[in-house]
Amino acid sequence: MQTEIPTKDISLTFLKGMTVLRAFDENHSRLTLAEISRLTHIERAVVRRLVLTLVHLGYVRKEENRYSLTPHVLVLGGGFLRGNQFGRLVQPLIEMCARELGHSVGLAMRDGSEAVYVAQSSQQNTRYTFGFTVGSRLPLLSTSIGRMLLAWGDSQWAAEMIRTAPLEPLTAETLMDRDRVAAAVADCRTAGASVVDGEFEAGAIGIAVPVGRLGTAQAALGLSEPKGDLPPERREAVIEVLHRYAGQIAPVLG
Amino acid sequence: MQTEIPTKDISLTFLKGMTVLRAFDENHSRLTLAEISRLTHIERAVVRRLVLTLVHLGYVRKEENRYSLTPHVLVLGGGFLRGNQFGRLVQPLIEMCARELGHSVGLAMRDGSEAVYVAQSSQQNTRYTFGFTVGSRLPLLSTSIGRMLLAWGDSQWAAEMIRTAPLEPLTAETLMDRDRVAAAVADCRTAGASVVDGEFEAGAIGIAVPVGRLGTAQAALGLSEPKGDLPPERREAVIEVLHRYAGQIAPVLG
DNA sequence: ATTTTTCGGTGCGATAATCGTACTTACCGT
DNA sequence: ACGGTAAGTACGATTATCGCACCGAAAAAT
Repeated sequence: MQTEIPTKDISLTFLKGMTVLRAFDENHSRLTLAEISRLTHIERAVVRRLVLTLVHLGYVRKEENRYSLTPHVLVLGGGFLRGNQFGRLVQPLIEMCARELGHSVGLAMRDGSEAVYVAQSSQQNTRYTFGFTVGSRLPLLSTSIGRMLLAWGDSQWAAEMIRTAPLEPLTAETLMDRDRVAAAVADCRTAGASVVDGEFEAGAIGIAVPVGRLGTAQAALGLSEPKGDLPPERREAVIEVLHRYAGQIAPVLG
Repeated sequence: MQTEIPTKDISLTFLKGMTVLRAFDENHSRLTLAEISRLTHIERAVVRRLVLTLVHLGYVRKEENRYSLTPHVLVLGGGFLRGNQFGRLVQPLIEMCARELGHSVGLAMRDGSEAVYVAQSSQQNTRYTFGFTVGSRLPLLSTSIGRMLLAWGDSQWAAEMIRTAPLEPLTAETLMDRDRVAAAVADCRTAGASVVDGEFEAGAIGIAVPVGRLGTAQAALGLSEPKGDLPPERREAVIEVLHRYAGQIAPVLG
């Protein structure tokens, strides 16, 4: 806690509380107080108070001596989703798009140095599922949606992200040279679409298009399927459909 | 703030911070500091610090002098969804169920004195959409899903909820007598399914079935459609399909 | 144009909430 | 029985937090 954050404008206790809440993720869904303390580097006695506060508010449940999130945490995201008319306006468009394509499609927005899924629609004939949900995070540099966000978003931010965003060798094919990533992003910008082959998940192809105007786009619409389901000759048609729906989604997001 | 909460086990600052975060909902998506202060009954100077903390963490964005949620809040719910294998196991089942029925279906769990949507799948031929999203909340007493949760959940909790949960005249047909609600819940228990006609949204019928074992169920699977799309003779078939999928979802939720 | 209201930001002293340490109890597996 | 780990408790020190009051700016009303 020796990082100098001005206590004037920031509430340290609240900061720690949110850190505790974030300690619960896919790999850590059932935690003891001591585990949370280790994960967050916050004093155990303090963690206890913060967790009990979360229990009091209904965000966390205690079972035995482990704690886990309750569905109540979804309410927090619900404020965002309904405030932006996702349920009423965006979701139906995504559904129609998925139906027309016969593939699962997802809508993601930039979130710091990553992208986050904000809406998603599955199709039953999807061969295998990646397990993405609303709230899933994607790397900006190694996914089609991420690169599209970079290509169509604020260019200064994009340059910054290409320089600093997390970059891990997720597969053997992941582009690990940031200059080459920059080139790929530039290609996306000229093409108006992004195709990424096996860099995020081996054997999977991602296709994404921008949602919004060049230079200010905050979202991207895309899909991800096993290579065999997206042969090269199909991709143009897929992109065309995605573009059409992206055009309808853009005005809703403002 | 004169409600006596033991400061021993509860962090008041964190409590207030979460209250501020919750101030953003569908009706209040863009708020000024003063508005938040009024909504939460928290000192404006304090609200400012808490909101700035949220901005610092990326959950809230400032534009002009209004604040609004960012997609980052979805990450909080993502921890719950992926921790419980929703993306991989539950969502596909819901999709298949929706596909088989030709109706939008949703899965909800109990959350205090309400129910909260945890998964949802639309179908394009849905006549009109209710605008529900993951994180949407439903009253326990006036919806089919809510009553099913009461009927199949812990009976002591159910009795308590029937006595105290919010009860508002959402439509002209909403049952406003808690005793009659109790009777309706009892009917749901004997029937193993819940059908609610126009009590939540005028002209809409809700059908729900339990997910889990009698007495301990935490979730319910259901759908809601305009009356014309669910004529009485169809309902038995719908319930049968819902039951079948509920049986598959139950073991996943543990 | 002038007044009134509303809002955001700042400073500071008082207070009470928060923190951290240490001790105790309990549980588990060896 | 014994180490290891975890939860709960107590309490004194400190410091983060609170609340108020003030200021300037902007907006709304007159």
